Amino acid sequence: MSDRKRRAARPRRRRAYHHGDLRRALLDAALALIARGGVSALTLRAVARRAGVSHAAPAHHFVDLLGLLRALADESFEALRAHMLAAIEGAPDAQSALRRSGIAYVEFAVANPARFRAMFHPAIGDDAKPSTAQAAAYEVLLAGIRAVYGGRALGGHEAAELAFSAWAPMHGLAALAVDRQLEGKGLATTDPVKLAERLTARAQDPRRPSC
Amino acid sequence: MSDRKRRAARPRRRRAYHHGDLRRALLDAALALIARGGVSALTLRAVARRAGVSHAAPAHHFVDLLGLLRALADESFEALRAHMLAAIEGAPDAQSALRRSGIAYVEFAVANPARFRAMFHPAIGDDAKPSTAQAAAYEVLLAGIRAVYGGRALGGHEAAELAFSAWAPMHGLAALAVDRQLEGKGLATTDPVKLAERLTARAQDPRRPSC
DNA sequence: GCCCGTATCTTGACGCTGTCAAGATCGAAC
DNA sequence: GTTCGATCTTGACAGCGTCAAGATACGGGC
Repeated sequence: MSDRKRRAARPRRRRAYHHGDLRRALLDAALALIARGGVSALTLRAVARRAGVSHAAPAHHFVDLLGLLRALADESFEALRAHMLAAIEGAPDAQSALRRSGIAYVEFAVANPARFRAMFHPAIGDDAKPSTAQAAAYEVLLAGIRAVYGGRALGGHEAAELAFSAWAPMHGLAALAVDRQLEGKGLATTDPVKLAERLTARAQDPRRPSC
Repeated sequence: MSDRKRRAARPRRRRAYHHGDLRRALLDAALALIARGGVSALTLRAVARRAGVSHAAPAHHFVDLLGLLRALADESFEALRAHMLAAIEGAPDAQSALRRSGIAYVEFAVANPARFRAMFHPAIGDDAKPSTAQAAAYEVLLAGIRAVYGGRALGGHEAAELAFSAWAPMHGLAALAVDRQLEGKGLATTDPVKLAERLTARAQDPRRPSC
């Protein structure tokens, strides 16, 4: 782990007893596995098979199946953060930047349903403290909120509550979409991104209906 | 299944080769198991042990582990529907009835996190069509929406979209709460029900801030 | 140049799981 | 009273996570 760079620099020799960057290879294998079969297809032994190593090798890098899941969630939170930041780029104002980040949130979930599920997997939530990657992603949202309300001074609690009032609808839409709850409900479109756009549009619209 | 009534009427004999109402006993065992250890603790063998039958007995009632999960989800959707209907009872008007049903939704999720997770488990969502219990619960929401907009004629698509714009925030809040995402985020209160009340209050309030 | 400690990976074993096939037992219908 | 279907048990199999022990490779110290 500390010597990853050293190892990676060395030319890849196949059939090596020492892999070179097995941790990375295992993570890639895990991503491929959950993309194909969902989180329930994530198996230490399957990951090992796919990476071409013995069944106990992954334990040396992730300790546990939970450890692997954690690493996967971490990486996904970083990817989500990057996707949201990219979406914000070039927004005309703070309000639409916040809106774009919300839509990007749903986009990410729909494009990577298994990763999204891994990120909010019960076993992950049971961890004592959220990972730094997770906190960093939340910070993007908080910054967006503060930018919108830039004029007024926001108490910390107030900012957090506003953040959740923006997060909850997008997370709900993403979760419902990922769990296939949009289908067969009489919607004109079941495209979650379109729905996210309309949901956030209504929030921006000064003459919104009511709910 | 078709003869449950007949069986249940017969006095409970212990030590019977035929259990009497094993399906019910297995469901209760399953509920106890997920309440204690989450959905991941749900095991056909553990359920059988808890009900005092052989390890293969559950398969005769639920076919699969997935079948057991489906039955659990179904029962939970019915329980959710009942809880929402009870919350609506005696509401002064349609708008506050809708609001109460949303708060009840979050209440149910927080009170029964494992059941909530079972209801939206990936394997359940992959089913071709939603169960009737699930559809019935959704119908409560739809009826609430139609009552609020009772004056205007609502297109089917329109009603569904309004339903989702009410469902998404509540589902998001419930999911975030159940997955322990409210903690450590700087909120004044991490009580999901209180947050639901404030979120829905803002929606009702004519002079809402913005987002 | 060699050796040794440590990180890395393999092998083998254990108990747990879901699932299947085959057999035993019960209830009821005939 | 017999037979038949529903219900439950027993036994087996492969796959799983995890642990302990051993094999291998790499780099630093000499």
